[in-house]
Amino acid sequence: MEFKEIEKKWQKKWREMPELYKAKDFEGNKFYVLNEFPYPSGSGLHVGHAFSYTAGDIYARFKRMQGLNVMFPMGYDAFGLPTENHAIKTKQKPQDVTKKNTANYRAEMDRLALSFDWCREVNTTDPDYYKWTQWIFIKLFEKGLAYKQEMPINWCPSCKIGLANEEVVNGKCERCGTEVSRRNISQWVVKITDYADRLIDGLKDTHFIERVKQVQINWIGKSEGAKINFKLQTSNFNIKELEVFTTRPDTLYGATFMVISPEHALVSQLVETHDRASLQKDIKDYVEQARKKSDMERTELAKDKTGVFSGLYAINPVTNKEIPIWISDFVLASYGTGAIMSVPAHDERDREFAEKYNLPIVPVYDENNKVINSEMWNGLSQEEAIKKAILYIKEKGIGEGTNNYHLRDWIFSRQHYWGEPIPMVNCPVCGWVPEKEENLPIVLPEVEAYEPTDDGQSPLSKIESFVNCTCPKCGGAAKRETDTMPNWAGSDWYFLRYMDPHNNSKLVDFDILKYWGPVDVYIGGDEHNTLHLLYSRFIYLFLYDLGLFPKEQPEPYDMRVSHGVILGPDNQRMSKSHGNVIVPGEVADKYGVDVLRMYLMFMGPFDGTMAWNEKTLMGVKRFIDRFEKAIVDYQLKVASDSSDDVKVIINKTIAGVSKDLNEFGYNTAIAKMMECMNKLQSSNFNLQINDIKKLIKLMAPMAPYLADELFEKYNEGSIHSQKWPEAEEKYLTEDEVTVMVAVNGKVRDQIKLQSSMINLQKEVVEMAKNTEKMKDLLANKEIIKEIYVPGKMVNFVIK
RNA sequence: GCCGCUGUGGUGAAAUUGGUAUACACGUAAGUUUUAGGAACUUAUGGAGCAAUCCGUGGGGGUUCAAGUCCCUCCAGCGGCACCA
Repeated sequence: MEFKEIEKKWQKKWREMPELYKAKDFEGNKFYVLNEFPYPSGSGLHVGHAFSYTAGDIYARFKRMQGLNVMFPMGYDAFGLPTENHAIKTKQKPQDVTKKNTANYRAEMDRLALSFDWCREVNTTDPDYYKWTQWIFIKLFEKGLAYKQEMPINWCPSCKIGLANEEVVNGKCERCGTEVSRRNISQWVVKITDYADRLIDGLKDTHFIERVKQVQINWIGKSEGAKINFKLQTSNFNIKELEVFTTRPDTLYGATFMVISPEHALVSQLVETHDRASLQKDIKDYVEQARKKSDMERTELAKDKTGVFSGLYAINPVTNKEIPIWISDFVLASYGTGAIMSVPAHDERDREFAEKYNLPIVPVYDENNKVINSEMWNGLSQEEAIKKAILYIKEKGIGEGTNNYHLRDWIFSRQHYWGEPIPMVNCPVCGWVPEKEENLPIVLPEVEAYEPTDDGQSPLSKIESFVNCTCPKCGGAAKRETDTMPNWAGSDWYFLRYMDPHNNSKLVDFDILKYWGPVDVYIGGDEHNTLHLLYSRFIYLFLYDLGLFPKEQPEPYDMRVSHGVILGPDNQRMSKSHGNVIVPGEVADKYGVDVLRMYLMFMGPFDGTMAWNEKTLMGVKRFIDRFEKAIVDYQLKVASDSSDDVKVIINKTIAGVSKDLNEFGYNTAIAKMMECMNKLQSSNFNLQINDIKKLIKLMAPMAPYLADELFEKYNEGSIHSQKWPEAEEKYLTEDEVTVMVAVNGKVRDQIKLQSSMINLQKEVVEMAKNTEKMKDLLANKEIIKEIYVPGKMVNFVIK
């Protein structure tokens, strides 16, 4: 049969077996395989999806055949800008666009024979789903982890819309390329920084690959140090002292000036009240300039430091000297306190600044790294001095040891239509009040126009019936929040909902989570190792702290695996503009799904970057054709008995393939199948029924259509519910082993011996010494040493 | 600059605890068959040499009977972060 008929036939049959891929709560040993769910775009599945999902599918099928109760679910992360824009452009409802796209995705995924349990499908745009996304937000608010704040956001003046950081590429709007500016908008912010330490420490409880752990740790960017207060020398301002963060409190004696960022609160007070007119103008100009600079310019101009003297002084708390306060944009308002103590002797940036503006430089370490010029700490090492310094500032009440993080709080508001409404109500009497739980979900109203508004407000703000509501607390007239949530909100916790997708009273049942959690393997792309994975872990930790989850499950994902990237045939990233896009559906049309799947897995190591190569694909196709023909031949002339040689080949293959599949070594697993078939075919063996079945089973996870087609003959039901073959230990070692014989580490000869002999060192060495070749080589030579590695090698060290 | 990763044939890549380097596949060459089509099959294929043999895992050094694998150092490439105090 043609592959197309085979595919059609089995798709139909599988559909008629609803139990085949079903994950059943509480039945046996569970295994949870998770692939990142897709954003259902209009262009359908791309090769990256096919690659990553096939990998997950093989793993799920493999574990299922090994007798585990596998959950392998799929859903859609469907809120977001692309759908909204497409809907606006084509004058459709985003709801309808989503429906169309998800239906298309589903059909394509079925064709790829992905063994998802569709009973557990979730969709982030489904009100029954986002009810719980909103519920999580309310919990965050109740615990003080969500607050509203005026914050500068990225504003695209052309699209007239606020952009998320990830929507800004090189300072420009991702969609239209217009330079992004800053705008202050009142926004919901989530305090992820409260969990910074937990997000680092929790990694210890996981088996993420090291690279992923590192990326997360770097992203959080923890620095240990101290906060220190410097008193201002004047008392003309509300602000009486400057607080700084430093990782080097031990260099306090070398702090000869201070620098504050142009956005610092002290600067605005200065501009208003400064008594020296000329200085005031300089400051105003400088602050104005800094504001105009985009983030990009600020970093591009990083090489050349600029600044202006504030006219103010602070007191160094240990030297009691007056030190000048400068204003410069090399100090970031968003990190630490927006103010630093400058130690030009021991910080490159401070030195650069000091040299440019002729500020004093006082070293506090000598060439042996011992403290100098620091009275009470002189002679100490850096480590000791830091300890002493922290104790000292605490004792004197001028500061304390503390940590700082790169991680910032999470801006949670989007001024778009196509997202989860934030379930908050602004009451003139009560302030911000969360919607009552029984009123959830706050459903996104279907409206005529989705276009963003001129003033940067969500289109929802124009819908009076949505905006006007009553306060859940006092019952008075109030206004609903019209911002929606970011994409991440729905994808933070979807893996929990798969476990219990139809629960109306809870996000997820405790006992069900206890059974299914944590996710055993999470397969995803490197691009999600920071934001998505971090946000998701944060939300899990937060819900865990609410006592909703079992104590023994402090982390949501046990293992994280990064899939690789597939480049176009030209070794470039696939993109429409390069014209190098490979569409998986077209490949499947041409060669069949099994060929596509196996080729994707054979291309290279699972996490590698690989270029599409049609020739290699042909090689895989050849193999699959050869495999099919071979099995059909074997089935026609079944052997009643088979040699140990055959048993050894097959059992070694079983052991090797099982091990490789378990470690995502798909490329080598396939190579082992090829090697096995090469060996069997070159010797013209006939196989027994059981061995034929085993071979088909080994192929089943990778080539599900062909495998079921070949297995149909036996009338035992689908191969995908069969038991994975076990390697028989006695066939894993051959009767005869080859031992290499080397002289001075160079292999010169080999001997064959019965495997029962491998531990008889004396005899083996004697044998090795007395082969024709070795006799020659060792004649008249003095053997200094004889080394025998059982079953592998004999090495003679001679003079 | 900092952190992480990777350097193996013409190409994609394999190599338990250090123990036959280049499995598997592509490409190439010769042959078989003659197929209307992306062909199929067989054999060969790291380099040098007639050969014995020698040389070969980015460069240099080291540990070891033995190094692709461990240590030091340098070089190149990839990814992430980046004026983070």
